[in-house]
This record gives sequence, C-alpha cells and structure tokens, in this order.
Amino acid sequence: MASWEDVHAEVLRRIRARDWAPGELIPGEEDLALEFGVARATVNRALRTLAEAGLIERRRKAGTRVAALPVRRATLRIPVIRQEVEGRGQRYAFRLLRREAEGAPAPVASRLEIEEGTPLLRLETLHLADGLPFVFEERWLNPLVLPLPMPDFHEVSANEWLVANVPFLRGDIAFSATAAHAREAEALDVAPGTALFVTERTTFTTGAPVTLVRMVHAPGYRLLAPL
Amino acid sequence: MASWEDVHAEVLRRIRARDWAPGELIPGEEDLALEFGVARATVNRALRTLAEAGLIERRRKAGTRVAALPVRRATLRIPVIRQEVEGRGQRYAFRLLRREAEGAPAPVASRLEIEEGTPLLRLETLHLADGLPFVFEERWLNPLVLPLPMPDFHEVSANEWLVANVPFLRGDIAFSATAAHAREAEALDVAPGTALFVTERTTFTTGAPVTLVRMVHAPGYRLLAPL
DNA sequence: CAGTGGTCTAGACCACTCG
DNA sequence: GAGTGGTCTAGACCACTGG
Repeated sequence: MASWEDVHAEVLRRIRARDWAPGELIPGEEDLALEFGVARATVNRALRTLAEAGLIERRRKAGTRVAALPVRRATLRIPVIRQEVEGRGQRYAFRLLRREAEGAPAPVASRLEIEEGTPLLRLETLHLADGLPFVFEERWLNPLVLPLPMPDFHEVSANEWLVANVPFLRGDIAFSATAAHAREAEALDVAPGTALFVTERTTFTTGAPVTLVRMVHAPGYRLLAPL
Repeated sequence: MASWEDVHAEVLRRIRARDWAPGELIPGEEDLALEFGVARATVNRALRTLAEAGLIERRRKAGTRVAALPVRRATLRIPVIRQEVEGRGQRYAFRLLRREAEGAPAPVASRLEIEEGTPLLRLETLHLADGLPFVFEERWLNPLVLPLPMPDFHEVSANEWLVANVPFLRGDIAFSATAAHAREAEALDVAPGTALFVTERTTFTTGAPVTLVRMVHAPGYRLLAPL
C-alpha cells in the first residue's frame, strides 16, 4: 500500500468519483504524502504521471488542479512497415518501383524547408502483405545527410534502413484522407478516386532535412490507439 | 551539469553518434551515475524517459540496449472540438441535427460489446468553424451510465459535456478514410464519394460502454503530431 | 516574498530474469 | 543465484510564480 501506482490509482479514483471536481484544487504533495504514508517523491511520481496524461494541471505555487476539460493524449506506436505487416501475421515483401535523382518540386521543397530544385533522391516503393498491396510509398531523400555506404534499396526498404541508420532530431507526422490519383490507384490496384488513408512524415537533423515520405494505405486501413 | 536532462541529452547524443550502436548493451545505471557524477536515481530518470520514447530497451538483469529498430511513439493531443476550432482562431458553433432513442444496430452493438437492440441514445451533431461545416458527428450514448441531470445537448455539445462529466476507464481511438455517403455529404456540403478523414472513438467505464462516436471531418483535414 | 512543485542525493530493499 | 533495473525514503535546495 505504498507504491506510486497505488497513489496514482487512488487519486484517479477520486477524480473519477468527483471527490475532486474538475477545476478544483487538490491537496499539495506534502499533505498527500502524509495522508498516504509515503514519501513526497512517491506522490510526485504519481502526480507527474497524471499530469503527463492530461488529467491534472500543475503549476508551482498555484498547486495542482483537476483538469476542467482534460485534453486526452493518445500515444501512437509507429513501427516500420515490415513489423506492422508481420504483427498481423502476414508475410511482408516490397518492390522498389522507382529510384532516381530529381530536383525538389515546390511543394516538397517547402515542406523540407529547402530551395526548389535542390537535388534529392526520389523513391517509390510498394509494400505488400501476403502478396497484396498494403502501402504505396513515395519518398524524397536528402542524399547529403545519408551515411555511406548507402544501399540501393532493392534489398532493404528505405523505410527500414533509415530508421536503423539515420537518427533525426525533430520531425512530424500527419494523417489525412485522399482520393487515389492515377499512379496510386494503379499501384494499389484500386479504382481512381477511392478514399485512402495517408500518412506523411518529415524528419530533420540539425538544420538539414532527412526525408519526406507520403504513404498511401490500401482501402480498409485503420490506425488504432488506446486512449 | 548534473540534471537528468543533461544525462538524457548526453545519452541521446551517444546513440545518435553511434558511440553506442543499435542493439548494443550500454553501461549500467551505477556506472553512468559514477561517470556523470550524479546519483543513480538521476540516471534512472533519464533512461526511463528514453525507454518511454522507444529509443532504448531495458530489462532487469539483462541491462539496457539501444533499440535496434526503434518503434517511434508519437503523442496525439485530442482536444474537444470547440477547443480545436478556437485554437485555429475560428469561431465555433454546433447544431444538433438529431436526437432520439434507438436500439443498437448490430455493428454498434458489437463495437460497444453489448446485445443488439439495447436501448441507446443516438445523436447527430454538425460542428461548424466560422459558420462552415467542420465535423459531422454521429454518436451512440449509453443512457445507463450518464449522470443526471443530463442536458438535452442543444446548449452544450455531447462532445464537451461527456469529456467534462463522464470519466471512463478505457477506450480506444481509430483513424481511417471513407468515401462520404449521402447523409455525411449533405451535412458537410460536399459531393457524395468525397474522400474524408474519420475519427472513431469508443469508451467504457467498468464493464459498461459509455459512447461510440464517429466523427467525419470536412475535406482538407489533417491530424498533425510531433515525432 | 513565500508557497508549491521540480529535482537531486545517498542509501536501501525489492523484483525480475538471465545464465 | 546473482546482477540489473525499479522503486522508496528522508532530507535538502532550487525555480518558478501567484498574491
């Protein structure tokens, strides 16, 4: 009866039971430590975890309050595609459809924060699950930041090689819906205009972009996260 | 030069610089504490944070390894729709389009883990940003778990009232793409078949379901998260 | 300027799991 | 069985910020 998880559970219970209402100030760490018979550090750990989950808000001097409108946080796990496919019990394979040097077109340059026309490596890859199209990937790579030797991406997918070999400092990921255009429709073997789920990622190292990738998923794809 | 964030930064640097390669065992907490001149608890905090981010893997007795294929974790912030709209600097409004008691159809019953035909409250809401359709929401509510007095959802949106008034134990959130069917197309004022981004959430308290909600976003919607 | 959370320390015991 | 991470404690100092 003295672990931070016990404290966490009890505080959570009181919030849910509305013993402590939304917006209300709850007792300080010192008081709770005394009440639960634990060290203050233990209470701190429990409350910090609750704050990270968005359920309470903490400010020095002002104390700790139950969040009025808790902003839920969901954590997405983003594995490499091979692991995602194998995790479903399916056989993974991929085909490199295209690989060529090309100057950055305007929309790509803008997203990667570089000049239009900067030399990039353009890859198109089709990922397969049990032999069926799973994801169509269109990728722009900055050759300047890639460690050598760089593979030709026929043996190892760019997706996996990058994750294992090119660290990045910052990046973002965006999800959206799109109507399949001709090339995507052909690759995924669906009718043009089909509604598809899209994942786009940009990553950067210090100052320089690493890659921009757009992954268009086969119909029926769902991205699921616990709340 | 002695905070857990310093240790965190230095370990991260070594991983990125490949001083410690993927899959490799790194020194134990005791050793690192000695090297950095801090207490073991400080090292522990730094390494625990890195493990939560998926960059290292820790096991008792086995030690700590650099993740071979780091499974990136992205944290999504999921605010209520009003906050999302206002956060864009737009004016929020909503219209309750439908509100009626109805038995759970099979797909809904299945997702909520209840019997088909169980009495539920069905709501349809259109959320507006600057007067334009933003999200079309179709919601199934379990009236049994709702605290009284229950509003009629004309003044307060179900979205917001639930977040503030009905705690839940577990739930999940899923994202996908869909082709707008007739009712969604009409509500959002788009052509039927338009590719739209969909968010679906289910939430449960102890044993009982709280709500199932499907939110169809207007075209162009992107869900963005830092990596 | 004083109260609250944020963090650090040194030491200890425990839990898990590899060999 | 022994080594490693997981956690707890008691005490201390610090940083931020509200009144």
